[in-house]
Amino acid sequence: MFMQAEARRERYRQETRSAILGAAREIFVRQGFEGFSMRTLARFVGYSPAAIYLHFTSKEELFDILVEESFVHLYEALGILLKERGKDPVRQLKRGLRLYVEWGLKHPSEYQIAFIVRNPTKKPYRTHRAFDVARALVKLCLGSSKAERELELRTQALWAATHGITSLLTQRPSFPWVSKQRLIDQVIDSAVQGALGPTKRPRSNGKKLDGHLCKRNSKHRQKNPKHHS
Amino acid sequence: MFMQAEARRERYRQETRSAILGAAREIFVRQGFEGFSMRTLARFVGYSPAAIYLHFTSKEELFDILVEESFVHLYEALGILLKERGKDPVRQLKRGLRLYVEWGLKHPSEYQIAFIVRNPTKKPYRTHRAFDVARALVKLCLGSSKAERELELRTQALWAATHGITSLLTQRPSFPWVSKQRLIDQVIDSAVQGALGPTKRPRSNGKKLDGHLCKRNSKHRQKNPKHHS
DNA sequence: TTGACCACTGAACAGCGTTCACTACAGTGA
DNA sequence: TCACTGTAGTGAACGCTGTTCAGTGGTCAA
Repeated sequence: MFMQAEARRERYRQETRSAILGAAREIFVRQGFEGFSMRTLARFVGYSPAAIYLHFTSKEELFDILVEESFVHLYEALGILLKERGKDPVRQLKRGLRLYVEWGLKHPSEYQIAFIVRNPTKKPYRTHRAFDVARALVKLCLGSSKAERELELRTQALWAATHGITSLLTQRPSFPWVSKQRLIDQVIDSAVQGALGPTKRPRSNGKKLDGHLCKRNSKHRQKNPKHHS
Repeated sequence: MFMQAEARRERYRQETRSAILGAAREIFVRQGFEGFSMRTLARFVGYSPAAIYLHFTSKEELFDILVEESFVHLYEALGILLKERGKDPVRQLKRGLRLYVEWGLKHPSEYQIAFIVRNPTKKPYRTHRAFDVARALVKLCLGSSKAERELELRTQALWAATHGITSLLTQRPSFPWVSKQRLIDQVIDSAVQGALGPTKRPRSNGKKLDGHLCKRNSKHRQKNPKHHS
């Protein structure tokens, strides 16, 4: 008779909380990111706008939870990939990247929020888990011969290309794409081939570089390169 | 004494118009896309909010003009590239793509609006001019041997990868990028190499395909490929 | 029965994009 | 010089947004 009431209250709280989240997701899917507002959400679940704030501190927090929830499935799908050891790692890497793109196409609003709309100063979503899987797969492909920094560079480049096609396909569905699937393949194949290719030296500033990565590289850009190799 | 007044009025109109545009651009650069509002703009130029609407029909139209204006410089820079005939076309293509990325990094707010924030149902910006340059450069690299469709596919893939790195670098400047310049090079080099490489067949559905492009490809995706080559 | 706790609400605040009736003024023709 | 016209610009409003907060009604323990 003592904890029972509290437990019931807590259960009820969780229920309304997830009801709100569910409604938010539905509005989200139907109306897109732009068509979403705290007030329409409140109307949808039959509460006053203020009631939402008993469960979520802000619209932003609600978005975060929604997006993180959606990301979980991506992690899981990618995680399975990583565990299938026997297979060709290059094939696995490509499969992983395709999974990523397809996930983005399936959850355009979440993808938009996670990578695009969100204020970049805020803490990023836990995309790094997916990124970790990608890095691990790249390492599997390249062996341990490459330096960590080189591995990181290649993984980031892979991500960039994959994000590019995902972003364009979700944001501009009406563009006259030649063939979405062929395009995805083309982008991924090129990126993977490039990522697994030979190490290139940073573009020269006209001065000889030693074998290490050029630390000045990101600051001093060549403006008028005089000497080409 | 007749046209003079009207001409003066018109000149004055143009002046305030471009003053508003200038102020908008400044707010834009300083506060970013999110920090911009018609009311702050009005305050900035010393007018009432309503006055802005004597020159621009909506916030959206104002954005459009701003973005188009910014794009002009990109067109021009790319156009010059195309006219420099004697040079190595592959080198020119890479230079063009780098110009694109650098333009995006220099105008992050405009890039954000053009490719990201904007409602995709609305008419797109005249990015296609830049896209045309890219296609022409790809054609120059590949010769006339390839089919138009194949050319288009490769150009779109190039764009996707280049957009990807531009988008990520502008939207997530605080991500621990290994080296922005090396990364840009890596993405562009991979994408160009892939774009200029041999034609690949669309991934098989397990059935034999003839030599033509698979038209069913974009609709029927393989879910559980049984036969691997 | 009293008192504490709780989910929830109505009203408000400040800001947004946009509209519209209105004013003040410059230029024109008589 | 005076009345008329066209126009740049305004103030106030509308309906929307995210968010806050004092207040209300109900459930439960003592």
